[in-house]
Amino acid sequence: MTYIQSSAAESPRALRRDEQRFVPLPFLTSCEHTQRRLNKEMSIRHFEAGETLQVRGCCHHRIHIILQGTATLSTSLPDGRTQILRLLMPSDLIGRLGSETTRYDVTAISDVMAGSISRHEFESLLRISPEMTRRVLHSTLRELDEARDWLLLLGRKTAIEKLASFLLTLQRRSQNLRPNLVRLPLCQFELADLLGLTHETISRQLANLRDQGVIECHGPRQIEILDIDSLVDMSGGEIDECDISYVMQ
Amino acid sequence: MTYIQSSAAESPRALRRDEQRFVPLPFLTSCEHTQRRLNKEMSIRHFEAGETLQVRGCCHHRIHIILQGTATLSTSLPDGRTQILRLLMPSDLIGRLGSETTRYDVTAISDVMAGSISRHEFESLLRISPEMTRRVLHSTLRELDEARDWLLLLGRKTAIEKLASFLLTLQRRSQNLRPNLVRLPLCQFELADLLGLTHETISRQLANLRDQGVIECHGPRQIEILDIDSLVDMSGGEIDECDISYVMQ
DNA sequence: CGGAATCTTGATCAACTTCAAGCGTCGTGG
DNA sequence: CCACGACGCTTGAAGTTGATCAAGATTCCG
Repeated sequence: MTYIQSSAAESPRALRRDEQRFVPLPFLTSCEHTQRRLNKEMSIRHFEAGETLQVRGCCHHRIHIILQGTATLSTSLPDGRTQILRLLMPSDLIGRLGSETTRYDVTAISDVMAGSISRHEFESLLRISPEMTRRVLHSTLRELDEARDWLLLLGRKTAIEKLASFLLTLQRRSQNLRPNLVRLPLCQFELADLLGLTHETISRQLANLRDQGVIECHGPRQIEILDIDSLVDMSGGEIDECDISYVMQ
Repeated sequence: MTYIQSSAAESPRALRRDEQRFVPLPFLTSCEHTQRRLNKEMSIRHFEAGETLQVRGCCHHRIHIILQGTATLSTSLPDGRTQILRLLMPSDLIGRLGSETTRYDVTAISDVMAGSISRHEFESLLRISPEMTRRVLHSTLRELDEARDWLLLLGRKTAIEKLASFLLTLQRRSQNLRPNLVRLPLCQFELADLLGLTHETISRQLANLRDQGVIECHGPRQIEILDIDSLVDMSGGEIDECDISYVMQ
């Protein structure tokens, strides 16, 4: 992983002092030339929580790479029902390679720092660097797997199974000191839009888990998993994180 | 598009005589060398309707490219609930690039003819040919868009909206002489697994559409769309086929 | 013709939504 | 510093959708 220096002039908001200086920059290749060009062309942008990074159906000219913070990728029906398609985390790409127009909405749900680069620039880098193309292909394939796992969750799981599955995903993903202490990156409204439920159902099922002693809530967003085995049972069968060996490098 | 000749010795089953001779072979590049090697390494295989092409969680060594026929990509929970993730049609890849193990099941729902090539061979072709890699990336991005559109359908649409949306997708995709005559590639059980419903609900909602005069059924699998505007209204807002301009060639 | 698979229809039921009201917390402005 | 409103969360009651269970009808094929 290579790093880019974030200049002090760009005044990151709500980012801790010691996090400001160096930012991991993904998709960099071993090729010096490509790397220099990516460094040169990419600028750092900051977005506040709640800010819109992308609106679907719009012409877009810049690709963003999340460096810090979380955003949602979402879409909705004309009557307002919305579905969150994915949480975007550091190293995720925002924008649609190969298309003039975006297809989904992107909204920051925490303060977000992102690398910004012109889409044409990024695409011409891909044309130059087969290695970078392979890396992007690779991460796209992983996103596709994730989306497909989510299809099973949305199409076939019950409310409690959806919630249990999601908590387990969070737990797996978090590299906390206390691995069973999970911080919800979303409020219950957003959680509902992610799991295809209503916020009332989310609240009730969380209470349900709490009453059964499976979780304990420390504040509205801090959840401690007390009984992970029960949670696994209630998730209706987890799709194991497949150990994808990275043959494609 | 380049073509490969299907040798008579391989005796395709249930494929019409005039379809047997030449098969479109996708992902071919303008590079002569790559093309020759792909031609050389790929063999033709036939699968009968109902046959399993891939089981999830298994080690896999061969990539298949569907040349004719339809298969389903699916996954299921331990208790048997299953979700069909996508219909696989000609030019779709079967297998997971970059991973030793498969993640989903693939089942033929009609007789299928597929090109078969060793995964390592295919991956080393990708390493050689940046153009081919870009094409695969491109089609993966499109699959990702499709999967995400399906997330909205499964998470937020009602039964009738799901069915209407699917019929419209079929209609859009079919290049029939009579564009409003749609052939269902699936039985109602499979349709249920695709739309996240039960087969009884499918049957009832089809009857519903029939009673309202929106569709007319000619046999169990032939559906004529009588009132496409109503169908669009009932679909709860279609995601427009975005006109992705192929900037990435 | 017989049997399996598929489709249809009805009755009942459960899960989840909808609607409604109330509570706690936080931030802002008087 | 307190009051107020916005927002997020909780809980209850009622309503709907779609699932489940069950029984037939139809089609398909050997």
